[in-house]
Amino acid sequence: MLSKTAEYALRATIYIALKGSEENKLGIEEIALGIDSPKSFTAKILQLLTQNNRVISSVRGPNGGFYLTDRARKLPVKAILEAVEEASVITKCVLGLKECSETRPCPMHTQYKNIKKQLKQMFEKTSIQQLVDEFNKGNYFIDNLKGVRKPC
Amino acid sequence: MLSKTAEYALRATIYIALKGSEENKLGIEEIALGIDSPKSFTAKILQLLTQNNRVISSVRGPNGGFYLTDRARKLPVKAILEAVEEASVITKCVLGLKECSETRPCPMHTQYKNIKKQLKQMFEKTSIQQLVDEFNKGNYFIDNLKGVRKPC
DNA sequence: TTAAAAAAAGATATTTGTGTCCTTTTTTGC
DNA sequence: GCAAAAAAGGACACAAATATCTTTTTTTAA
Ligand code: FES
Ligand code: FES
Repeated sequence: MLSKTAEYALRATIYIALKGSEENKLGIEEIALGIDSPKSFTAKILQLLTQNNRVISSVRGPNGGFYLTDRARKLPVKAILEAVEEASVITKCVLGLKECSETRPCPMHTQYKNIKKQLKQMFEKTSIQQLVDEFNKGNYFIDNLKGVRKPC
Repeated sequence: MLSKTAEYALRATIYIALKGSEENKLGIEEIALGIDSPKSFTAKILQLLTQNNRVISSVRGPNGGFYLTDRARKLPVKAILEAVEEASVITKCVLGLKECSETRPCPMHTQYKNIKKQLKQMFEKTSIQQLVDEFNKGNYFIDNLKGVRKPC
């Protein structure tokens, strides 16, 4: 469905929105640990997301790091996909035709268009903050289980 | 959503089911032309689909080519994805966590699971023949518009 | 039985995605 | 100012996906 790049972009952004703020910026080390992703690769992805402060804001130097502004928190999840150039997932033909259209539909179009519509809705109508809120309801995760957990 | 490999696999299989039969097998040249795909690469993909006659049947030599048995026509579209090892699209976590589960859900899980369910339905409940039937209703396409069409 | 046709198989090339590492720039606090 | 911290940027490495080309095997029909 999505590339590793997009997956890390989504997880990293959620993590930063979740744990960071302008007063408490997060470093790449912590972010990569928090979402189980390769550190340097994630750094590269965050560069894409910080271009023009589109989604993520960053400050260099001591006490620097990444955070999300209130404006950014209101952005749709789609904004993250756009930053990594993968928003086309919500417009493409499932069979890979150059165009997905009603006037020149593929044999799966009728079925797939409903799914695509919901995908579109999900990415366009859900804000980053909504995902944070969802997470904060408890028992949600953005990392992988690592090692063995001690029984309580 | 899907790789080029999967897209070509789907289009090629539909094309063969559509235009071919045991009496009229199709050559790779025609297939690639019919679905707008690179010939040699498509040949490789058809090799995956013909392993053990899983989805596509083939015969070498003069008058040889590709076709679908009646059994194969009844297979779900998912069988094509399985042949190219891409059926995981209907089970994976949208944020790329190792497991998608109710017990360890990501913040998009609640929304995405409905979409995933429909994707699963589409690929599992739709047979190859159903796509052929859909196509045969008319005004469906499996190739790209090429060149300029003369006005009528 | 041989030549031709066609897919299968193998080898290789190219591009893209994923990932790491090193250097540079910016920022801060002393 | 200076040293340290942190992101930004650049260069490189490796793997996977995409694509092409050549050789081999199978099959048919003349
Ligand atoms: S044309 Fe294929 S999904 Fe719309
Ligand atoms: S856990 Fe992420 S989609 Fe189910």
